[in-house]
Amino acid sequence: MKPAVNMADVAVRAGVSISTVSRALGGVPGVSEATRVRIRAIADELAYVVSPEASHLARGSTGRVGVVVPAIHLWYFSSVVAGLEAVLRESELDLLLYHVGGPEDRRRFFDRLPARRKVDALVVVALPMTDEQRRRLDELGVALVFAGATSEDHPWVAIDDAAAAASAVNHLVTLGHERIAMIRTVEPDGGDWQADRGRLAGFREALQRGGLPERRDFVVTVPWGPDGGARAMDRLLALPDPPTGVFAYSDEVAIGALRSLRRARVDVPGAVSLVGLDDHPMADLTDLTTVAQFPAEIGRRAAAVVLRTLGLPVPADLDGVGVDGERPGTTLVVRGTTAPPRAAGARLGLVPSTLGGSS
Amino acid sequence: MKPAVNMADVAVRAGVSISTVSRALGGVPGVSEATRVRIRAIADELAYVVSPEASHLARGSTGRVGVVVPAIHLWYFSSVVAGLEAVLRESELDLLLYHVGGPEDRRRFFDRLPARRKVDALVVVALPMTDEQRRRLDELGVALVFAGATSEDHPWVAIDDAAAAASAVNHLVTLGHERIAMIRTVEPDGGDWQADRGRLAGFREALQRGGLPERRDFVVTVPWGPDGGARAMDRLLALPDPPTGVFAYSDEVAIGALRSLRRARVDVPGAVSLVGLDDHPMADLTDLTTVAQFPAEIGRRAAAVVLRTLGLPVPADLDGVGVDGERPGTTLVVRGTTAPPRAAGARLGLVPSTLGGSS
DNA sequence: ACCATCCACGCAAGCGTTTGCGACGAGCGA
DNA sequence: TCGCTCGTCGCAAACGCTTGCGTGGATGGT
Repeated sequence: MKPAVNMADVAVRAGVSISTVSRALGGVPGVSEATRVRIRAIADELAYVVSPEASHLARGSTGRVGVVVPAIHLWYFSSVVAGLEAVLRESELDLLLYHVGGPEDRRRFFDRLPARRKVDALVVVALPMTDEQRRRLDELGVALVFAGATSEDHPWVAIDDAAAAASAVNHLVTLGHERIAMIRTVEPDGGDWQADRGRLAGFREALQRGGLPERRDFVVTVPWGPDGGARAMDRLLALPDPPTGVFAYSDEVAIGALRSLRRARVDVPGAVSLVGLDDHPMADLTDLTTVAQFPAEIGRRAAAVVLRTLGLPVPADLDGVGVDGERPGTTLVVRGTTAPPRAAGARLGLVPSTLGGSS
Repeated sequence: MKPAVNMADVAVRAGVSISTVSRALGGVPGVSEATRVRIRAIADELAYVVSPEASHLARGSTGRVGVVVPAIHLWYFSSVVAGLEAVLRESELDLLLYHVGGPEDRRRFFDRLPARRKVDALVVVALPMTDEQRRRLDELGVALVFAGATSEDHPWVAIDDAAAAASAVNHLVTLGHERIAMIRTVEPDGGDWQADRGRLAGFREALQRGGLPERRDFVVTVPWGPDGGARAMDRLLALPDPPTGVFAYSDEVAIGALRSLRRARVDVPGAVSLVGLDDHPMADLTDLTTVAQFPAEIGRRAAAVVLRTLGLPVPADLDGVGVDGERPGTTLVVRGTTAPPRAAGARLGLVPSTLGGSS
């Protein structure tokens, strides 16, 4: 089964020593160009590839980088991973994927540190962590890079959540909305979701700048996801004086909210304007106004930081990516779910029943 | 930085030889229980973990399985990967992710076989391949498992695309539709997308069983994705006698089609019924009738097959998963986009507001 | 034509584990 | 009490590659 052809075979075939083969194939100086070419040819012919295990053992590095995500199948994370993979692959680095979901997973992960000795660097994507866990990561003895979250003592790549949220909310303010709510999300099992804190801060900041009061009942917190968004919107609609503008933590939450609005036959954006954050593909499809972020780009930049940290060459188009903190931009995408509020005094407007979209 | 504590350190500390430490930690017989416990304690105390590189070098296996996907960030693939990761992790196997996108990527992948010597097994997820490429994979010298596609000479896990499609189309037939179309998808760069062929076959089969003629203009082929779906539906609507029932290759295509229908103000399901395939989260949100498949489960089973092939213990809940060909089931999920066609003779029904063909 | 340089290359010592085999002591039966 | 069998453990040889150091030959200068 296994080809079982190793460097020695190539060496014999080429009539040189193993060292020379190693140097020739490894691109290390100390071999004449002629020999190098010849050896390469023979290696090709024999379909030989160096054993990474042996090579890494001798060299001391693994050629792999670990990526830790709290969920694999969600748009944001899978996009970050895609971005990472693309640039890591160009640098011949392999990507080891770790899914660390709930708190139980996290406990296990930080307890056993399964990535130990298996990777040269670890990219941690938006994983809620305690300070102690952060410290524990240092014991991995590998380069650490955070994506989708900031860090004090490690390089990171993350959008400015506060600014992104503020730009969403400010859009509503500018349209003339005065009763603006936010749908927050929490991890059901209580992890510290950094992005949520930042977006809440941005929401508040935008309200303040707009000279609007902050109402406690206009901040509802639900579990992440469309269902959460739907429930949150139900709660908001049940208020005696519902908001006319709503900012949702993310598009997937917003879309749930949209479903509630449709079911309640509330006119969007006539009676209620809705803004999300992400620019999830679904946002385009549902004509949702949102603040776009670009997770694939976050992944690419995080990978660039990894390369730089490891002292590897960084692809030209990613050059100049900082090491201490990268802030990819976000942009407001205005679509059909936002509009100026109804004339003052108007309350919830109902849609003529036929036009109710789905259900 | 690096702890640099190896087996020798543990051995010294325990006053035994390296061999004994290896055996104790590796769970190999030949060490008294007392020594084993003592060594384990010391290893823990020293926060020692065996070097995978060295271990694998000596042992001959890598403890890793490669996963090749044509796209990382799409729902189907990321879900399969999630399923794979979950069970592989339980078995202490690491998951190496390879993205092989367009034909250029494929050429490179099969040419260089980057996974060579790096994994014990390779799971190939729905990757279009030529026969020669399939053969080339054998040269990897590792266990091969296909997911989301069948294979003649390797274990595989895949739904019965024909049956799934047939159940979707049959649903339309049963509702009384007689003019039924299908939206197919092709890879723009011409890869052999096995699922598409299967679903087309299922479509035809169901028509035949229903005694319905097959019309060439009722099979439109577009690039995968919502945009493709939208364009396909535009083409269908432009026909002199449009179909009353449409089966889309997948939910994401169907959702694009739905957008076209809405824009053209065609009543759904009044004038046109639409069925997708996948049960993508978006399907629920858009109230789309569909045939559900469960990619995470496909991933789990594929992982089980890997384990079995590798001679590793298979988790109890995945026991009994066959080795030669696994067919996870699919189920029809009826939602709001399908209904009986209008009374005979009725043509395209327009939603009250505006007239208009395709937008 | 001679000597100093430099370049190509080979030697061998690791890198950290696993594992077959041999050795040694303890426990047992006779 | 003596020998024999088991069970525990150590020795040393791989596993396949990298790399510092040393050597021989070709090269250049004079």
